[in-house]
Amino acid sequence: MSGINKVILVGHLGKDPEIRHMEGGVSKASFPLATSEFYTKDGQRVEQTEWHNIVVWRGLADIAEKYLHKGKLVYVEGKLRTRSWDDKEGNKRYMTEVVADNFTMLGRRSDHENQGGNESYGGGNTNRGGSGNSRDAAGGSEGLNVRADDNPEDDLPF
Amino acid sequence: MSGINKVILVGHLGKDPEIRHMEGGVSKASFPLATSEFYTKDGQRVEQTEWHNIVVWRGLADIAEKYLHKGKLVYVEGKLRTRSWDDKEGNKRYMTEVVADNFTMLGRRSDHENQGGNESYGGGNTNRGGSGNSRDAAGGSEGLNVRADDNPEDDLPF
Amino acid sequence: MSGINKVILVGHLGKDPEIRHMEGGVSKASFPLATSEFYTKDGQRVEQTEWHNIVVWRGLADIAEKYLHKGKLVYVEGKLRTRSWDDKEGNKRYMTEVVADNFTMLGRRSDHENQGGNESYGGGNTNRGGSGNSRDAAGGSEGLNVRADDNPEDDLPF
Amino acid sequence: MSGINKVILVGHLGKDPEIRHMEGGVSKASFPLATSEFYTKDGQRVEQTEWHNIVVWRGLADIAEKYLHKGKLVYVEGKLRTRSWDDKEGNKRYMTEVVADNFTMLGRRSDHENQGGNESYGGGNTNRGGSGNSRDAAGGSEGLNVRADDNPEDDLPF
DNA sequence: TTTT
DNA sequence: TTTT
Repeated sequence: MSGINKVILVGHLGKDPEIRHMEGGVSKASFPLATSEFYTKDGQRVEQTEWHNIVVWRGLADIAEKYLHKGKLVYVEGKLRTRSWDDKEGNKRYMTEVVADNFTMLGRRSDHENQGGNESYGGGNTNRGGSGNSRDAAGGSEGLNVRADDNPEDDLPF
Repeated sequence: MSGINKVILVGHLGKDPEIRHMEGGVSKASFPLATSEFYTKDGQRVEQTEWHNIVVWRGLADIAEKYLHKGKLVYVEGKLRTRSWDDKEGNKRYMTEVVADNFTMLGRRSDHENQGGNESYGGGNTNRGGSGNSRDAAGGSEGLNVRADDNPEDDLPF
Repeated sequence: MSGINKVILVGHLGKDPEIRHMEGGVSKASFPLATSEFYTKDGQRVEQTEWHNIVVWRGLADIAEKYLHKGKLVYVEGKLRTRSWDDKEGNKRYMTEVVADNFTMLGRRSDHENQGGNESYGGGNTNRGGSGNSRDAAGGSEGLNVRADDNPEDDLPF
Repeated sequence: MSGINKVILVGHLGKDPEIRHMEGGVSKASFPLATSEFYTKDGQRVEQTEWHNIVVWRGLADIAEKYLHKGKLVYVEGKLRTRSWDDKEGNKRYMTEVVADNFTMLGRRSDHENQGGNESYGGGNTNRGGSGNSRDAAGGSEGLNVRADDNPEDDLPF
């Protein structure tokens, strides 16, 4: 039976996304994301940071490369994927990633606006969400929300 | 700034989905979904049921009509949408719905298999999720998982 | 069978929380929260804002009153609850709320620090989350994360 | 700033939970959970299963040991936690787990009822959720929903 | 190692 | 109006 495998994170990028162009022209971006919590132990405030490996494919990868930068606050939604391989000592190694299918920039507009210049984000998106005037995913000059399933043609909101 | 508006439900359908074909050929399905919790009060087990109005658009609506039936257990993911209007007494009225963009049937296969007959679900889905062999959303004879953004052509997994 | 009824929102408060002290000494805070999305229609960027009624009970209500203010960006996790009543015209009226059991302030520290002065948040929280040094929920001078289930005594992190 | 680190899974246990009693009397249960998706490739239905390491602490661990068994369908909510260590070859090794703070049994009652006998689950839970008659988490003879934050005394719903 |  |  089908199951559910969903991850929701809000955190800051530890580095700029690193992009790779795979065979077949598929793009893959990856970056570390930190989620911190604070608790109090013996009267001291303690921060505990968890690091996540985020992976983004295809059109989303290109958007990630362009708009997500080190230090930015971002909401990420995706699924867990654990890869395994045998290392040269013959040990089974595991690496768990969050394959993002949706992300949204949070924080001040000035934190994530298009440094390069123009602001004409938002392209020829077609309406898919409802009765003629709603939409599921959108990109704008403040708040950038993009999804893995979006069709490259009408998706790249820029 | 963009925000996040996400609802995750697991519950049973109170009725079969009701489908309407809107102007423009858009389909809309709607059904009530019950989520129950149990707690103990004064030594008695008490059930508290919450009812949700679920709305599904377009291709997903057709899938909902075909596969979701009264009593079935389903995972629903969507967003809150509150509509308002003035009633004939001039009062502002509100109605909150969950606009689903993804659902998955849970429970036994016998609970949700295609009563009508053939099992040849799973169509010409193209790969969109990754490096050539993963996929985000899938439909199959057990476990039906569908999404609002899917392209009707490669989406209807049947 | 038990179900799941979960709401996840990230948005801005439309007003300061309004607090009420119920019979029995229970506190209840409520406030409107806006989640916006942007989409492009006919070449124009359009914002669509959804308003949610957030309700917070008990110790969390007091924290909400103290730290959440109009305009602040907040992550809210909770459940849907629809109340109904008959209005004076005899119509059935419905009102859907999000009963929060967890919230976290997002955004700049300067956006939500204790204006009054001291920073001695984080009180006698006991460790509940793990092997002796982790915690599920925490409050701090940046990033305030609180939960409904927390015991008032060790919960009010201030 | 505080972040969000949330995982939501629905899947089947691959094994019975394994329980360990740590120093200090803290219990820890762990088990593998499978989440499957189906997609169609070259006309063939393909199943892709992801395995997750679930960890449960304290009172929840004892409940998990008692009620969660191999093959059962369960909803799990928790957070990601990656542990690292150096192996004997001096390589950095990583292991990512989902630390559950909430789970709910799904599926038929017959799938998860108390095989041993009595049904007197539901204990002296106190009301914590609201205005005097609601509750956030509950356990019952059908539908078992438990949370990490619950006080052991009123939590063990059995 | 689950489930269908 | 569901489910157990």
